[in-house]
Amino acid sequence: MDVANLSGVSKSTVSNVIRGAGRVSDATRRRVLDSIEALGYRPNALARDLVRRRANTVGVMVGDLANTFYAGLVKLLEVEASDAAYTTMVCNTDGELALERARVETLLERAVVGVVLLQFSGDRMVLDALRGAQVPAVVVSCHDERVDCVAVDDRAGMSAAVEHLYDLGHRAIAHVSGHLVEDSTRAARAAGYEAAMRKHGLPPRLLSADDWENGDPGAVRRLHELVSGNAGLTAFAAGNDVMAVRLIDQLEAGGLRVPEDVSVIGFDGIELGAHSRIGLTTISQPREELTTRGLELLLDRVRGGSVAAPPRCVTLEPRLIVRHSTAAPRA
Amino acid sequence: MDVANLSGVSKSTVSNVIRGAGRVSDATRRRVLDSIEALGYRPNALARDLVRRRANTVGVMVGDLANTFYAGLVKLLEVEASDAAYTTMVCNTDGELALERARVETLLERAVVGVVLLQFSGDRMVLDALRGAQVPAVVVSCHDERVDCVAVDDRAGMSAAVEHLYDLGHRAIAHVSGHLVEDSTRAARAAGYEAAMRKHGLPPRLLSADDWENGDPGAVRRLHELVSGNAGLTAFAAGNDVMAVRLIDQLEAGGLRVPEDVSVIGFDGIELGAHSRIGLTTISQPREELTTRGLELLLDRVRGGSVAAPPRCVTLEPRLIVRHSTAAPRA
DNA sequence: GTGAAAGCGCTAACAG
DNA sequence: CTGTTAGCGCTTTCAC
Repeated sequence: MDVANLSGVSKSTVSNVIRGAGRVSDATRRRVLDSIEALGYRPNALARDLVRRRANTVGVMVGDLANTFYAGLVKLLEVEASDAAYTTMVCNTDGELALERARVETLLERAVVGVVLLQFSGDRMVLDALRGAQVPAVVVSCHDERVDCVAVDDRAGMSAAVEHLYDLGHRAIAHVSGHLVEDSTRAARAAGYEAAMRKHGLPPRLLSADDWENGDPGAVRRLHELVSGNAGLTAFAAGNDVMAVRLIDQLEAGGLRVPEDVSVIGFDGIELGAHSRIGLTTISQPREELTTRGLELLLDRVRGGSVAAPPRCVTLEPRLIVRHSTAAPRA
Repeated sequence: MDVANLSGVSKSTVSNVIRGAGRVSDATRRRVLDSIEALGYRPNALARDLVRRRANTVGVMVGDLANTFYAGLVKLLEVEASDAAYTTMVCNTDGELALERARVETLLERAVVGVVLLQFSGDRMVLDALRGAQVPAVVVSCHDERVDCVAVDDRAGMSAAVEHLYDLGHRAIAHVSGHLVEDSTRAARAAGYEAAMRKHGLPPRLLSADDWENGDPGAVRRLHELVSGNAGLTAFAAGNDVMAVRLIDQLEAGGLRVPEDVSVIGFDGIELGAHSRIGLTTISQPREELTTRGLELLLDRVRGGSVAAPPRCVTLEPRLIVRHSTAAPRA
């Protein structure tokens, strides 16, 4: 350590002033600080982390960073983690299990202190790997009883969406979901939809968006058929905002107008939904609260070393935002 | 190393099989691999990186991860870097110089092999720090002669935007920019706008979007005034798509219709622009080519160790995508 | 208040 | 083909 020589002290003293640990006389500290400045010395985080046996980095696993809802969460996480003196390592899984496993492995090799799972597949091996390495994890924005998690009450949220539609006078309401929504979340939202439909004695109709997401040319026609044909659908409760927005696209491509001919409601509350041209009615999630509480749970375990304590679960309430993609059905 | 004991070989042999280096007999390799499997051994990347004196991680600096254009770039970078066996460390700078400097410092302490700068401020200190640490950098999506960079020809792109408007019959065309566009890019696009206007002998009009971005209640009125008042603007060439989309919002909030009353063209080619409700005419950037070429330049230096070689610059051509936010001005 | 010594878990020559 | 030997740059007791 060159700084040590220049300031005429030992490595340990330099280390002490850098870490603000131990007692160092003001005079010595000054000298060391000056040497650091003069030499443009930059501590080596790799060496520090090796001896500490952990990098102060938190891993963030996200299914699709291109989904603006998740990009927003990642950004918040990066900022908040950084405020807590942690760096962030973002991994995109593209919703593929193999990638998810590989990325977790990478994070573990790098000795992250903890990992935040956005859009977690629920895979057991991933959880076991984490637990085996004593690395705490928190699932944010979807539920999992095996780990700490903070999420919105998806079930209640989707029920509220249906109630909103019902109150408007809709009876033939379909639920649209697909691979864009992570499994457990999809199930919870579907359950919320079905419960609300059942409550009103209405038959549930579940649709998958995957065909038109893939650009299937017949999709537009089939969608139109669903509305104008025997099914006579008058409203769609989509699994998330991205799907809702694309659904509107497809519907209008088929000559249907939203909300005049058919209503659409989303879930998440992405910014774009607020655009006047879109005006998406939606069930909004409190993003900042999700990330703040999530990081809180994680860092709590990191600092407390209580990796083994039973999982805690924070459930937040989503909020209905009425805009102009929903209206009373035509007479 | 426990794996060494179990398989009855030395640490180095284990290291050799893991790295696939040196010659190891098949029998030995088998045994080692089995032990690794049995013990659930996971190599410690921190230790490896320490002795190699570099983490095989590339740093990515981004101004605003919530901007879908950049989120898309980051995702592509993460995937491509990962394919090349590098992990990614994403840093959000919020466009603040102090944060940018601090984040680069962090990346340097972690001994990243290189850094990709999206939305680079152009700050000299940042560049010096990088150069001083012998860490190569590449600027992606904006220009900087001091570093490797790959970007679209912003000047030509914006000129093309103006030409498109001109061909449609517009003469009173304003350029709208603001803090959402990073400095050097903003300058290049503004220059392209001015050049095209001058070419046709038209007076340039530069507007800042910052007032209505901040939710200034008077902005809508002022905007309306610009169109219906003496200025008589009939078209806006926005600095990027996000601004264009918000501009449409503001315009319509003031009772103006796009494109009937006024035309708007964007820049970037974000996905949302393709939505039928938005239909934004824009100058599109080839995202995948930006990231692929950018990473190529970076890894080239990383592998070649040619940190000092003169900067290379790749300029890509943007492409006009005509949708329905532009039309001929009213008679 | 400060220093000496012993590693963290791995790689990279260099011997054998 | 495999083992031995030095560290990488830092933290952390434990003496002084």
